[in-house]
Formats: sequence, structure tokens, C-alpha cells
Amino acid sequence: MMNSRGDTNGYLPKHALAVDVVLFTIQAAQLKVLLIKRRQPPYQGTWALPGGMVGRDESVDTAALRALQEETSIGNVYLEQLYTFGELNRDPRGRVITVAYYALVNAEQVSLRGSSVRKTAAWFAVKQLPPVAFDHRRIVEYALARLRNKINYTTVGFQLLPKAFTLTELQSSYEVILNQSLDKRNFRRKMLQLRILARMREFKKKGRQRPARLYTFTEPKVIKLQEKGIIVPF
Amino acid sequence: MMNSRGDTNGYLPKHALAVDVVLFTIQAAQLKVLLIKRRQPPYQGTWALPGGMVGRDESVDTAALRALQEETSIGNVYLEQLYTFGELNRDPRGRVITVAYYALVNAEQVSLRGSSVRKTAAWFAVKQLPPVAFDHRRIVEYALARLRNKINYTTVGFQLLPKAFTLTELQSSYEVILNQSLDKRNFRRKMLQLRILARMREFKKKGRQRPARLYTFTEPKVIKLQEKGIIVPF
DNA sequence: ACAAAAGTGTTGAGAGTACACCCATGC
DNA sequence: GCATGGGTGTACTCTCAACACTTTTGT
Repeated sequence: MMNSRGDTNGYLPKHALAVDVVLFTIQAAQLKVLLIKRRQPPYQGTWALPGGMVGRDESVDTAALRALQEETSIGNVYLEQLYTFGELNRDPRGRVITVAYYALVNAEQVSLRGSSVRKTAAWFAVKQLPPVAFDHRRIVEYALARLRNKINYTTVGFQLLPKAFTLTELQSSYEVILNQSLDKRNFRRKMLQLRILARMREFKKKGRQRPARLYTFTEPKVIKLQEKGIIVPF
Repeated sequence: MMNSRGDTNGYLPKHALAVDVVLFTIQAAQLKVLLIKRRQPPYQGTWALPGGMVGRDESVDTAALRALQEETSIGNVYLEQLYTFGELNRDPRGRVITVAYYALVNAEQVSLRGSSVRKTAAWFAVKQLPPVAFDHRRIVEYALARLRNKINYTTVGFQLLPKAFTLTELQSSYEVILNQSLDKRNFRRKMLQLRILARMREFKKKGRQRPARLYTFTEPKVIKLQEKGIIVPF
């Protein structure tokens, strides 16, 4: 019999606790997610989110970071807890509760540890996900909704870009995430008047067009904009 | 050695999993939280959030609801998952991970099961919390931030009111949550133009002033407003 | 008649939206 | 000189924000 915290009369149920991470990046003007091909049952041979069990002596956040680093080599990542999925039958092996996270990286800063014999990791466009294991599809949807929402009033979106970027690249990342096109002049005005970007001396020369001015994000980390936000939703 | 989901080589760490619920209500023009006086160590005699361990055969959401119903008698509650706190040393007894929730009730619809010998439950103004057990202070702060944010673009706030309410009561609940006063005319115009409220025939007569028109919330449940929101933040 | 809360409009400022052409470069 | 993406300004609309007086009731 168990009534409230700690009042367990000697019986304390324990649970398998997992973490799953939706790692987003932008490649080839598409929003992509990292998936791992499972080598063990259940769902053997099916793609799944990077994840793992939470160890006895690590925090849940640490476990999420570790899961990511087992599949990729990345230094700084923006990692944020999403939601905990605690239904009874989400894992065919039995009761497993998972704490889902999402993470954002610049495609250039990450390399997959795909050489391992035991695992295969690959990027998939969010719009064209293969069949995925467990309830991972739902988790990806959830993460995407959060990301779409959050780039409107925070600067998380900058995590997907390299340190120096052009305004066109920035706009393109917003368009890919929101899945809609934005007005170039309005976007630029809005971004510049937020006083978040520093104009660099350098230009980006790519190809035979006019070089584009490079900018950097001046804030030390992700900031929450107390104003009306960056891009107006919907 | 443990690498990724299910790849545990026979060793699978299991964890004690708790739920904690921040139950908000409005009483005497104050935002209040329900706390329970602990009867067992650790933190014996200290106030704590209602909560409990997640059982083997219940979902995490169910456990949160159950924790609430052990302390109060309430029917429908708005209950939403907040965040999972998974640090190593948040509980002096050892590793306990907690999934925090927040809930909103109308003060008239809830009655405390305080008659039990073993427990004492009481409402405390959020502004004047007593010392609380574990990291529960942080959880309350987190819940408050979420609530403040959410009433700006959803209708969760309506959960704190009875079915029929006056516009003044509605405004007052917003003011209490946001901890700031709002302009009466602007508030009413904004609320009415959302087309969410139905004007009732009845009036509320309280005392010797002019009677106030009663309204009901027309939507079946909480809705997310895709527009600019209800009250503009900050 | 007075105390108390209910109810009601207008104006100015700022932000959002829509929209089209010239510029700098490489080939 | 031309193809390619880079870069720029203005006018209209709409929402937000500030602000004060009249109405209805009970005593």
C-alpha cells in the first residue's frame, strides 16, 4: 500500500527510465532529424531516436547528453527537456518511461560516429521520416511543435547556424522550420531592430553573386525576448 | 555497460519515480497553492507538495491525478505536466526522480480531505510560502512561470473560476496570477472580441452595488488561441 | 443622496504586412 | 552583359495603451 511520498510501507516500485533525443539540424535547406538503426529487438532494423537508459549515478540531463555523444561528436549543444512519456504500454518489453529532449546543432559542428559496426546513424528530413520505433514519431512531432513555437520568441534558432552567418541563411532557417516563406525586407528589419546581431567586417563570397554581409549573434547564449517575439506565429 | 535503448547487457538500472503536483486556486483575491504537512522523515513536519510514488501499473499522469485525489475531493481538474526533475541529489533518501505537474481548480469545487489523522492539507498564498521540503520551492516557481505564460495565449485561466462568472471576477483572476493590474476597458474589449464568452441572462447580485452580468466559457475545454493571445505579456 | 462596483469609446503610437526595384559580383 | 542572389523604403492597417465619466443598485 502506498499513499504519498515515501509512505510506502516497505514496497517501493522502481522503473526503467529512458531518455530520447530529437536532434535537429539544417542540411540542404531541409530540417533534419538524427535517427539510429536499431540492432536489437524489439524493432530490430527500425530507425529510432538516439537514446538510452538513465544510469544509476547520472542525472537525467546527463543521460540525454551522453546518448547524443554516443552517436555524434559534438561539443556545445543546445539541449532542452521536452516532455516525459509515461504511458503503460509504450514499450513492448514492459514498462519503460522516457524523458524526451530536443537538441539543435549546426550541421558543420557535428559528425556522426557512423563507423561503428554496431550502429548506423543518419539524418532524415522531418517531412519524410521513415517508419520509426516505439512512439518516436509522436516525440518528433512534439519536438517540432515546440521548436516552431519557440523560435518565435526566443533565439534558439541561432543554434542551427554557424557562428557567422548571412541574413539570408538566417531567414532560410526560419523558413525551413516554420515551413513557410517570409518576406525578406520585413524579416531583415525585424531581426536588425532586435539589436541581437553584430555586423561583421567580413563578407561571404559564394559563387558569382554579390557577397553577403556576415553577422554574429551578440548574446552569450539563447535569450528569451520579452517583446512581441521574432516572427509572428501563424 | 550500457549503450543505447535496451542494449543493457543484462544490467538495467531502475529508479524510484515520484510525481508532485502544484495545485493552484484563487481565494480571497490571492493565488494559492495546496501544501501537505509531512508526517514522515525526511522533512518531517515540513510542508510539501501533494505527490507520491508512481506505481507499477499506472501511467505517470494517473499517478499525478491519484496524488491529487488523495488530498482533495475534486472531479474534473485541469492537470498538465510541467517538467521532470532528474538531478542526483534532490532527495536525501537517495535517487528519486520526480515528474512535476500543475493543476488548476475553482476554489468552490474542491474540498480538502483534511480530516484524516495522518495528514494536514492547507492553502498558502504563493507570495508567502512557508519553508517547503525538497526542491519544491523551485517546482512552485516553475509552475507559476508556466501559468503566467500560458494564460496569455490559452484559456487555462478559466479553470480557476466557477462556470458562471462576472467579467470583474475574470479580470481579477488575471491580475492575481500576473501580479499586476490591468485596464478594465481594454480587458473587457479583448475578452469579448475573442468570442469565447457567452453572456448569460442572469446577473450576480452581491451587496448593494449594481448587479454584474454573468458569463460562461463557451468552449468545451481549454483552447489555444492562435491569435495574438489574451493579454499581452509584459 | 450617497456609496460601491458595473459598464462604456476614443485617440495616438507603434508594429505588422504587402509590395518592386537597383546593386555588386563572377563568369 | 548577363545571371545570381544581396540589399533597400514606403504606405496602409490593425492592435495596443492610455485615459474618465455615467449607470444601477442597496441602504
